[in-house]
Amino acid sequence: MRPYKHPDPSSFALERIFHALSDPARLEIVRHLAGVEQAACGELEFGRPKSSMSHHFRILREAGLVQTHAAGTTHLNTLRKKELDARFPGLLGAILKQPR
Amino acid sequence: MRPYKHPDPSSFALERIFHALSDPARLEIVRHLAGVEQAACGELEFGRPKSSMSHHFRILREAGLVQTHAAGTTHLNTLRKKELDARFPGLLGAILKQPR
DNA sequence: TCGATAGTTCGACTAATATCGAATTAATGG
DNA sequence: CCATTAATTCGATATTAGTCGAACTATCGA
Repeated sequence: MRPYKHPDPSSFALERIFHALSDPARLEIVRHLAGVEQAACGELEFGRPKSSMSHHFRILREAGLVQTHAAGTTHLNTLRKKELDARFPGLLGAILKQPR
Repeated sequence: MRPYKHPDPSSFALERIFHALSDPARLEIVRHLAGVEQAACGELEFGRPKSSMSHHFRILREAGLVQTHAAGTTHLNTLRKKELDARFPGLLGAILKQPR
């Protein structure tokens, strides 16, 4: 469990972001995080095993969508809203504005 | 080569759109179409074989991103800008505004 | 220090996806 | 009708991705 690596906004890649968002579980995570400021990994596993979720969080982190930091035994995730809006204005809004 | 099926905007799925855009070749197609009004399939194959391109066009069509209609022996593709903007305001703009 | 809790990592398995040559369909022009 | 051009479809293969149990690591509290 060494520290996570979070990409710098300058190295965000649109393809990678789109790939991250193409999975229903991950899109669900992003939508949830958008309304919540921060959330522990455990809050977001909807019946799915932890190992699967851990995988999805990694994809989201490596794409630059989510930032994770450890706080005790729980790990808190946040949407990298500001950086994403700066680099891809409108993108996040388009996703979240969307009905479902 | 029976007529293509193009999904109705009401059945556009964000996951499907993101998946379509997660491939470099397809993202390139979309970016190109954004500035061109319409283009034949052949114009967009950058060294890639036709069969690969045909595959990518199908994915783009089925996601609702691209509309194709036959005109003689060539098939013309257009970005479904209006429908996409109506259903996911800001999404297309965010993609195309992007530097690279 | 032990046990519980939160996540990660590993490995195996399965399912999707991409690639691309070859065969096929369709329209056009001569 | 035949040759050409444009693109799709088919199949085989290779790569990538998702799923999930089991083992592991780290932190906290009693």
